This record gives sequence, C-alpha cells and structure tokens, in this order.
Amino acid sequence: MGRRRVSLKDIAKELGVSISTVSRGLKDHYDISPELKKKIKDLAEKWNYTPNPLAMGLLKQKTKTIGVIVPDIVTYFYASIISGIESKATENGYYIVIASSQESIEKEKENVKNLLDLRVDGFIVCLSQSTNSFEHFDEIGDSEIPLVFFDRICRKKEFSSVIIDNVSAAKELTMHLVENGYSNIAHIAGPSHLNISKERIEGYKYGLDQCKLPYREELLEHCDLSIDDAARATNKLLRNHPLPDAIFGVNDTVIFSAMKEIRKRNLKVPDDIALVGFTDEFHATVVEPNLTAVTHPTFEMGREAFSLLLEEIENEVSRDIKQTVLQAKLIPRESSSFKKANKVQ
Amino acid sequence: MGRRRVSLKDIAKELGVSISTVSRGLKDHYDISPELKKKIKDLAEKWNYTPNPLAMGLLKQKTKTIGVIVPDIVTYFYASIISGIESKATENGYYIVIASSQESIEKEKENVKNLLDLRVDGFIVCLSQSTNSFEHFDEIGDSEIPLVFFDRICRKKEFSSVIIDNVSAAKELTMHLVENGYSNIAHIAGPSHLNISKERIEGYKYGLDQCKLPYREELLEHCDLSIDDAARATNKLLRNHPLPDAIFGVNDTVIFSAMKEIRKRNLKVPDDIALVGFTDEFHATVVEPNLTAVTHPTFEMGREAFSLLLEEIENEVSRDIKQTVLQAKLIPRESSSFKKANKVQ
DNA sequence: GTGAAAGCGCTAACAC
DNA sequence: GTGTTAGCGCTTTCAC
Repeated sequence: MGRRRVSLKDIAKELGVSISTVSRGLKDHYDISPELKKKIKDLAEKWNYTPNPLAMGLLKQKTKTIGVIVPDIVTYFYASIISGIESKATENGYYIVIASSQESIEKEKENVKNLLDLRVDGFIVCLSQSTNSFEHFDEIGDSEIPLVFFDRICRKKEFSSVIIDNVSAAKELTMHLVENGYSNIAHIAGPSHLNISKERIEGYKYGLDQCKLPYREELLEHCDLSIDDAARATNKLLRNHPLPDAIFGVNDTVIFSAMKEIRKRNLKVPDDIALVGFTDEFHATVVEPNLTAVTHPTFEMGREAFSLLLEEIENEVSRDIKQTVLQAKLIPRESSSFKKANKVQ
Repeated sequence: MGRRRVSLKDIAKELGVSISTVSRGLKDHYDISPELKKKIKDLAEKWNYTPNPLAMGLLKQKTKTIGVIVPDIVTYFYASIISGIESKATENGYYIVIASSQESIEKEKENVKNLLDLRVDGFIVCLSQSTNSFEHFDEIGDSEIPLVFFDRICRKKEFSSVIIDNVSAAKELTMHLVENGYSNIAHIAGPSHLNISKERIEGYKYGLDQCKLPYREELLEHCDLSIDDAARATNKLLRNHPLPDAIFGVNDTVIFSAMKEIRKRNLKVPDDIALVGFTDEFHATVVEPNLTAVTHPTFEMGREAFSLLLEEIENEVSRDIKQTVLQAKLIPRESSSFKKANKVQ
C-alpha cells in the first residue's frame, strides 16, 4: 500500500520549528542559523527525505515526466530509440512514460489524451503507420506543451523533429545496387501518406535517374508495413518478367518478409535477387546473408530527440522549431554483393 | 511551457457555485439538483476537464504509475515483456515508467531510488546481470510498496514473481538433443548468482542424467552474458577434444555469439555442432539455420507480472506473495536436426 | 533569523 | 441541496 514517506512537516515537528524553516534550511536560503541548518540537513538525510514530486508538480506545474508514443515497443528500431531517450532523460532528471500506438491512429489518439491528462511536460512521438490525419496533435500545440517528432513526422513547421536524410540515403542505396551490377531494381514502399515512404521513393527514383536507368511503375509496390502485406508485395514484384534482380525495401520488416518469400521460391540472395533495406545494425548482421542496409543512428536519434525537447521545455519564452537531420550510413554487406563479385572475378 | 488546464475552480467560478459542488456534480453525488448537475457536466465536457492526477495523487497517495526496471530495453525479450506490461497497465488506467539498469547493479540501485522518489505505486523488476546483493530492495519492502520480479528473481518468499520452469525446460532441451543423436553436449551458463543460470544448469545435468550420459565439467562454461564473454566461452569449449557436438546456451545473446564463432572456424550448424538456446520467437526464425529454442511467452509474462502487481496494489490488507510459473515451449528447428535427419535417411 | 499564510487542485467531513 | 473547511506536501511572500 505504501507507507507515507517523511515530509517537511515530520522534520519540522521533530525539530520544533516551522515547515518553512525546514524548507529553507534544506536549500541554503538567506539566513537560517548554521546550526539549525545542519540539524535540519542531518535529520533529512537520516530520515531519507526527498521532496514529494506530486506536491512539487502541483506547485510548479511541471512533472519532470515526458510522454513517448511509438508505433510499437518491440521492434529493435523503436526499442533502441527509446533506450536513447531514456538515457538522456535520466541524465537530466526526467522520467519517461511509454505508450504504444500499435500502429493504430485510434490508439495514438488515446495515448495523446492519456499523457495529456497525466500532465507530461513534453512529448516525443513517432507516427503510427495508419496516421493520416493530425488533428489530435492540436491539443498539444494549443496547450503549448513541447512536442518532438522523430522518423515518421508531420507538420514540420509547427513541431521540431529528428529525422535522417531519407532522400539521399535512398538515392545512395539505389546507386550502390547499380554499381554492384544490378539494373532491374524494385522498391517496396510504405503507405503513401508517410513522409518516410515518399522520401525514400523520391530517393529511389533520383538514384535510378542518376544512373540513367528508367523508373518503371511495375517495379514499385506499396505495402502497409505488415509482414503479410510485404509478402504480398514481394510476390507481386516476383511476377514481373524479367524478374527484378534487386529489391530495395522501405524498412526491415519488409525485407525480412521478402527474404522468406524469395526463399520459398528457391531463389537465392544475392545470387538471384539482391536485397537491401533501411534497417538497423542488429538484425542485419544476424541474418544470413548479412544485409546491406542504411542504418539509422537509433540511440543517437533518441538522445537528440530528448535534447530538442528539453530545450523547448526550458526555453519557456521563445519556442523555435528545429529540425535535426542525422546522417544515415550505408553499410554494404553480402546481400547485394553477388553480381559485382562475379564481375570482378 | 504548458498553459494551465481547466480546474474545478474555473468551472465553479463560471457557474457561480462552489468548488465542492462541482466536484460532487461530476461524480453523481447524493443530491445536486439534476439541472445543476447537467450544467456542470456539460461545461466540464466542453472545457475538456480532467482531474489533475498530481492533485489526486497528493490526496490519495496513489500515482497510478508503476516503475519497471529491466536490464536493457533493446533486447527483444525485455522489449516484448515491457510491451505486455504496457498493454495490461493501459487497460487498467496505469502508466508505466521505464528505467534501464544496463545490467549494472549500481544503475539498478539508482533506478530503485529514483522511482521510489517518484512515488510509484508498484515495481516490476528483472535483476541486472551483476546484481549479487539485494539490500536495495529493502526500502521497497519497508515502504510496503508492492514489487513483482520476473525471470531473474530473488527473495522468493518476500516478493511475488513470474518465471518459467527453467529446470524442466532445460532438461527437455537437453533430452531433445540426445534424442536427435547428439551426445557430447556443452552448456554455456550465465553468472552463477542468477537463478536462471543455476536452474538451467540443474536442468541440463538432470537431462544428461535421464539419458544416462555423464556430466563432464569441461563441457560447462560460465559467462557474463555479454557477446564478448560468450565468444570467449564458446572458444574455450571448442578447444575440447573431441569437439562438443552441441552447445546449449543460457540465452539468445550467447547463442548468437557462439554461432558467429563457430562460423569463423568454418564449422557448420547443425552439421558439426548443434545450437540450442533459451530465446524468443523473432530472432530464432530470422537466423539461418532457424534456431531450436525454448521460447518464453514474453508478452504474457509481462501481462501476468502486471496482474500480480495490481492485485497487491489493490489488496491493501493482505499481501500474499504469489509465484506464477508459466510454461515455456520447446520449438525444434533446423539448428539441432542434423544428426537425426542423417540417421533417419 | 523564523513563523504564518496563501495557493497549486482535489476530496470529504462537517455545517446549515 | 449547497457551501465551508481542512489537509495532501511544498514554496514563497509578507510579517515581525
């Protein structure tokens, strides 16, 4: 049930002084006699006093708590970002409350409401896959509570955000495939209302263009980022003649799903089809063959998101909207190396 | 900065009634005239009133917040359990604050202190790998704040916990290897102060015994659960003559690390060495070959941990300590199938 | 140098 | 039926 913790009152009573004296004594106020100050501090120490954050919150209208809303907690990408947020938050004396939208806009709306009700000092949010309208963030903006988006963002002009340069990363990835001898490159994109989908498609087309390859509609397939729909998209692409010799996936879920489908047909990666994706360190090196991918600096993204947020929380006067663009890194691995290797040999 | 939200006071002023009338009106108290009640409710609705949890917390000495301390957030196992906790907590109107011990007892102590300072209503904890003393949980016990451990536990008599039956799962896994034709089975165990290490070793020995195989000291190696130390342990085991024909790892990190070392030596899994572990659905099916493993019902473990905690939070009178033992499931996959397959052919 | 009092938002016991 | 008051724990202004 939770036995009451010591309060200033308890200490005051014990010492026969008033509550305000104790309060002042603990924070080296003007003039409390040094002896009294010492007595107060010693007793507080002994009794393990810490200020009640609820009382402080009420008074200061600050909870030292921030709300984090992510599409899911389990995916390495989000877990790792949460980890970055947590590390920076802890360093700064903030607590983080996690809420998962489970890729559903309805859940996301509820999460916003719940965390608003909790009176968090700020939000860090990555949009759910199904979030195609953004009015539920109005209330956050209206209450002047800082909000930082990461990865899947919206309303860039109104809210700060942390992203990677999707266009150039996607361009680089596409060109990497061409350089390694692939020319029939398909792309499995995400839902078209998400910024990440649009930007990666743009980079894909840009990369093809740079390499004087035509963009062909039948090699672009959208999916909803679920394993099943990624499988469907893969199979659709595999019905092309000639077969694509490379698939570039919008994220790791898509790529893993594609890999399974490709294996089912007894095609080899990268011999028959190269696979590259936007993904993260961990999984990419565990699968066989290792996956060529653009890796996000996830931990750093989390820390940066919190930093931006903290700035806004502390600068009560001027809130300027910032956008941090972090560098993603192309890491070539086995899954896209076949043709080049053959040529070289 | 956070514009003040509407309070009862605001509504009271607008309606020209007292604060307590508003409070009562909102919760259908005895007797407030129906018309007034309606006026109050309508205005509250219109102005988007929700009770301030800080004020409620102060008053009720309950925060509707629980602290979760895990060794890390990024590992699928923990992320998935957190996800289970979050889902059940949200259903019950609780918030969860996540803290990561980063496998360090010092960080774990800090986390306990911080969350205690935050006045959480309860704790859900998985011990860090380096936690070999348990006094830092005294304060939680003394303050009569409920605490539920999961997976890596201590002080079973004092705190509730959620675990799997490690002994029989490890036994089953060992016997599975023997049944599939392996007989020179090594085990990479965790730190000896952790319950999971001890119990899995016990199961391993028990399994060997059941199959009339001798336990041999040189086939048991402890490691600290880091990738590097798991690699060291693997290499130590691989210096045995004859080579072990199977390695059973205490968890997934260990197994992935072992797999990399085995490949470095151009040994094949499962042809030369079978690999089995305690791990989770996701990774096991992504690696090639798929991993035979005892899978934890992680999401369910999280939900169960919260359920136990909630019971204790709500039953202020009698706190009985419960231990939930969930069923782990052996899932045979490719990584332990070779010898049997050969024999059968 | 130290205490009293107000107020952050809310509930509940007690008035009338 | 509705208002007043005290109190949850704390800070801060104003007295003395």
